[in-house]
Amino acid sequence: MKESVAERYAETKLSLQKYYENLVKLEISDPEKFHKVSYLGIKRSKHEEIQKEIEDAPCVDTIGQVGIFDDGIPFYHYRRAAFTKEGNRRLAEFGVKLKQSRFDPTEDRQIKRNWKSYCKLTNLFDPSEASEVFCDGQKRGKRVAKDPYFYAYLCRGLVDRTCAQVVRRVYILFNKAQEAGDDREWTESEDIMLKKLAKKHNNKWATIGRKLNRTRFTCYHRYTKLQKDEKVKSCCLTATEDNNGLNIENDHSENENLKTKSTSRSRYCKNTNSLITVLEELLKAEEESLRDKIKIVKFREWFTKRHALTEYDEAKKNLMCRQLQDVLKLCEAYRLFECLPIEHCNCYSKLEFVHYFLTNKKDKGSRTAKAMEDLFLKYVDDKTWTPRNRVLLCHKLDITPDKENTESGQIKKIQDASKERHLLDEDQNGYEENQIEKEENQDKENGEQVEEGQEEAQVENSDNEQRKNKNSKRKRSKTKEKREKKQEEEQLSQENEAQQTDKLPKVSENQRRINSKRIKPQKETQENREGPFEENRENHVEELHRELVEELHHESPEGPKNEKGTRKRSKTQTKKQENNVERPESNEEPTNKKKNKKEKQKEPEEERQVDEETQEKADDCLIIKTEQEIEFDTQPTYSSYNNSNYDQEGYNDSYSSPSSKSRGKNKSTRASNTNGNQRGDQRYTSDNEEEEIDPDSIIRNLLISVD
DNA sequence: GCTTATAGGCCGCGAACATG
DNA sequence: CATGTTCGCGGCCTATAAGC
Repeated sequence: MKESVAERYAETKLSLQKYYENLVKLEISDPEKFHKVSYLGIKRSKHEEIQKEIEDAPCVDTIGQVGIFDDGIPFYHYRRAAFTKEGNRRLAEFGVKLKQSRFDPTEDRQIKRNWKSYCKLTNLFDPSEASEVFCDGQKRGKRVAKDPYFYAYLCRGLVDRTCAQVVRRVYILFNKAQEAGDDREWTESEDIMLKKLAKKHNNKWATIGRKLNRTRFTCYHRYTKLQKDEKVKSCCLTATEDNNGLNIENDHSENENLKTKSTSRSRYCKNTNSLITVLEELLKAEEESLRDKIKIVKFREWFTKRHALTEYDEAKKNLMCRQLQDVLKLCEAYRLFECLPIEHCNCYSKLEFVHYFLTNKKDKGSRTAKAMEDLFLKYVDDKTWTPRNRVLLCHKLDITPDKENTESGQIKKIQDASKERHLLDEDQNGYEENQIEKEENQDKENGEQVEEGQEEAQVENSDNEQRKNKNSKRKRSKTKEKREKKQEEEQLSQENEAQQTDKLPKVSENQRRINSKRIKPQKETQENREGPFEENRENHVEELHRELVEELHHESPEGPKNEKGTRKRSKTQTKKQENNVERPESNEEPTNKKKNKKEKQKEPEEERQVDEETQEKADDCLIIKTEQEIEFDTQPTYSSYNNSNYDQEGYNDSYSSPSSKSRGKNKSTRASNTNGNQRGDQRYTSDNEEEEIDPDSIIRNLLISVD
C-alpha cells in the first residue's frame, strides 16, 4: 500500500528531485560576494568569477540522507512536523540559515507558482480552486492532498523556509479574504455582524472570518478593538458621571507630562557623535561580557540599561539604540558578520565594527553595501584576521554564461542537458522505446518551443524584461571592451557547451542514483493514473523543468500579472510593491508622507543606485535583479538581526514572557513528537533571559569554518 | 513617539491516519 | 483493534512594520 502511494506520486517527487539536483554548495570568503542576493533560497550573483565558480562546482549530492536532503528533497519540506536537534544539525552542517522573517512577495509568488505547477503536474486540483482548497475549512485531521510530496512541492525553491512556515503562509495567501481585500475598512453593518457572529460562533474566528470574507486575524483584532472601545466608552461615561473635573485634570496633566518628557527627534538627528562616544565607553566597560555574547536578546532593553548611558535621557537612549540597530541590521543584511572569524564572532567585535564604521564612514553613501563591505574588510584587515568562509547554496541553472545575452541560449543548453539526462534516465529505467522517441521528438523542437516559451514569459514579464534587454543592448553598444568580453564569454560558453557532455555524466550519475532509488513507474501504477496526464507524464516533468528554468531566469514572471489580475495582497505588501513598481518610472514622491518614507529609505535607495551601477557593469551577466528584489533586499528587518545566523534559538528567547516561559516548562513533555513545529523543538536552551550562546550555532560555525 | 495593523509563532485539541 | 503519530485548526501572544 505504502509503495503504491509513493508510486502514484512519483512524478511530484521526480520533479522535485530534478529541481534540486543542480544545486551547488559554494564557499565564499569575500563578504562582498552574495552580500544580499538571495533569491528564494537559491543564491545568485552578478560576479562573473562567481558564476564561473558555480559553473565549475560539482553539484550537491542530494540522494539519500545527505546534507539537507532526504532522497533529493530538503528533509524539512517533507512534513510540517518534527524538527529535531538532528534537523538543526543538518541545517547547520549544510550552511542553511532558515528565514524567520515575513514572507516577501517573491516568496509568495514562488508559492503561487508552485501551486500552479503542482496542479499542472498532477491534475489533482485546478489552479483556480486554491481558495476552496485552503480556505473553505479543511476537515480536521484530513490532508489536503494524499500526495506525500504535496507540501514539499509547495515549498519548492524556498530552501530557507520550513514546511510549517510555508503551509501557514499558504493558508493565508490563498484565503478568499485576500481577494476581497482583507485590509478594506470595516463598515458599521460589518461590525454589527461581527459581534453577532462572535456570539453565535463562540469566537471561532476562522468560521466568522469565512462568513465575513475576512481572515481570522482581522476578525479577531476588530472584535477585540470594538470591545476595547466599548469598555473605554462605558468607563468614560461612569467616570464623568462620578467626578468629571478631576479626571479631565488628570488627563491633562498626564498629557503635559508626556509633552515635557518627549524630546524632539530633530535634536539628535544625524548626530552619531554621542553614539560613538557611548560605544567607546560601552566597549571598554563591557568588553568581557560582550566577548561572551554571540547575540544580545532584547537589545533595546539591554542597551538602555547600560551604565555608560546613565547621563542620557530616555529619548536620546532610544535614538542611539535605533541608530545602532540600523547599522547592525545593515551588517546582518549584507551578511558581513558571517565573515567574522569564529573566535571573534561575538558582540564585542560586532559593536566594535559599528564603532569603526561610524568613525570611518564617509558622509555620502556610507551605508551602501559596497561602502560597508569595504569598511568591514578594512576592519578585519586591521585586526589581521582572516575572514571566515561562508557556505552558500547556488543553483547551476542560474549561472551558465549564455551566448547572446538572451536567455534562450541558456535554456536551450539546460534543456539539452536535461534531455540527455533524461534519456539516460529512461535507459536506466528501461522505459518503453516509444516514450524515448516521443521525448526525442519533443526535444528536437525544444529550441523553438523554448523561444516561444520565452516570448510568452517576456510578455508576462514585459517591464522587467524590456528593461533588461534595453539595458543590455544599450550597454553593448556602449563599450568595445564589453564586446570583447562577450566574445570571450561566447568562446567560453562554446567551450562549456563542448564540455557539457563531459559534465553531463556527473549530473546524470546523480540522476541515475535518483532512479536507482526512486520507485520505478510500473504498468500497474500507470493504469491507476488518470489518462491524459499519464500519457505525457514525462513530458510533464520536462515541461515543468522548463518552466522552472524560465522562472529562474525571469525572476518574477507572474509577478505583475498576478497582482493585477488576481487577489489583493496584504496592505504592506501591496504598498511595498507599488513603491517598487513605481519607483523606476518616476522619481517624484507626491506626498509628504512619501517624502518622509523616502528619507527613511534613503540608505536603501542609495544602495539601490549603487546596485544599478553594478548592474550596468554586469553587462553580460545573466542575472539582473528586478527593482523589486533590490528593494526587498535593501529593507532588512530587525528580525534579521534578531534571528541572525548565529542563533536560531535567540528568537525564542525574545519570547521570554511569563506565559511563554510557563509554557516552556512542559515543552519537554511535548518533546519532538507532537506539533513539531520547528520552534517548539528548537527551544532546549533558553534559560538565560538576557543573552545566550547558542551551542548549535557554534557547532554550525565550526562546521562551516572547518568545512 | 505612540498607536494600530499585520502576520508568524506557540501550543492544545480532536480527528484521521499509520502501524503492529 | 489498540495505540501512537500526524495533520489541520483555533485561540492567543507578540515582534515588527506602517501610519498618524
